[in-house]
Amino acid sequence: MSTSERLIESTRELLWERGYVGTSPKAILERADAGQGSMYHHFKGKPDLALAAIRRTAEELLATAEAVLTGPGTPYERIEAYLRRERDVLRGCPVGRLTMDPDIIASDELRAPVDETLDRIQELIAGIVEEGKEQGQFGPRVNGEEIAATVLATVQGGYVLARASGSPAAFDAGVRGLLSLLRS
Amino acid sequence: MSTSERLIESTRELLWERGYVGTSPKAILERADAGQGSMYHHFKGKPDLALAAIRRTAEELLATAEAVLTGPGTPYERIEAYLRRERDVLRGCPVGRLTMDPDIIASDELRAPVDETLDRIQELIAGIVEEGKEQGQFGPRVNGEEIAATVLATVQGGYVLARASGSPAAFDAGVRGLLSLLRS
DNA sequence: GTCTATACGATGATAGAC
DNA sequence: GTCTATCATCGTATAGAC
Repeated sequence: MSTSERLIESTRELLWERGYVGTSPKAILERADAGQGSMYHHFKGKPDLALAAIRRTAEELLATAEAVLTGPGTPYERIEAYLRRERDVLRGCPVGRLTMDPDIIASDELRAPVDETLDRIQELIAGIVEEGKEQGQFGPRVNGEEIAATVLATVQGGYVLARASGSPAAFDAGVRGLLSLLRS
Repeated sequence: MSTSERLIESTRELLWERGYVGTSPKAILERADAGQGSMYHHFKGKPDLALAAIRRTAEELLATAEAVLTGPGTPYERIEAYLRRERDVLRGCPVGRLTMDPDIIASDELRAPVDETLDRIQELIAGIVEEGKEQGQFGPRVNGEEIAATVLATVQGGYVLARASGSPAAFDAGVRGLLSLLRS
């Protein structure tokens, strides 16, 4: 792997583990086994490197979500597959966690990939819910966009509950609760 | 207000705005208009002061939630009141946001108030759901603890979606979606 | 492309005067 | 109780040699 690649990958890991504010160039360089000069040769600085890392993480997350949501099965089954897909729950969402970072929120450029990714997933889910409505699988009075927001929020909030308690149980409980409501 | 009080209040504000990692003693002292000596006289250091601040914020949040959840109305209405209660959505949850802070999660002492608060609110909601089941307001097949986790997760995740998009709209959409499911 | 040297403010804390 | 040194280390970046 090239030095530039190692820098991006190390940054992705650290952003996931410690967030933007908690990630220093020094820590990135150590993990990537690179020197100061390399980083400032390939990137303009910490924000520039972080942007590259965030973009890649966002793309990867969207691809994973798309794969599950556009897979086989009824609308309910596809949403269930999304909710139950394998996750490293205690690590949290590598994209969603960035929204708690003040420096990310303060920068439109750094926030953009986060916003776009979550928005795109929400649209996908909304479409699936509308599909399910037409098929009579969901009640006619539910709103696709709203349910999509609920589904996404349950996942993002599930990470919060799990990390608070130090156990994935709360995440799973939230998902089961939502699925029980979607079924009834 | 005493110096010690000002230190705690300033820390609470900064923890909410910037998290634990993003909050420096210097920033606290400036906001509290206090000197270095004062802080280290009243508290053992940054973690000790943060613990005092987090405990107070956690207590306050629990009191607010309890007030709404034990208020008047049917079970559904009380959960609706909790979900729709006035919030400064874009600021996020002062307690939940701490779960994204690596140093909070790494310390059982700092994490404890966060865990206990969310857990207590979840128990309250779970009891209300069970009450609603007995009254036939909710289907007999829903589980109180699971629905409580879903409610809490929708709120916590709603903050994430709102901050990602820079608008409270997604939070409100998630809440409306959940309420529509609870009604049907 | 990568390395070392250098810079300067911030971080988190201690010591001792008042 | 509060203030002002003082400290070692970290954070972020630039300059210039190789």
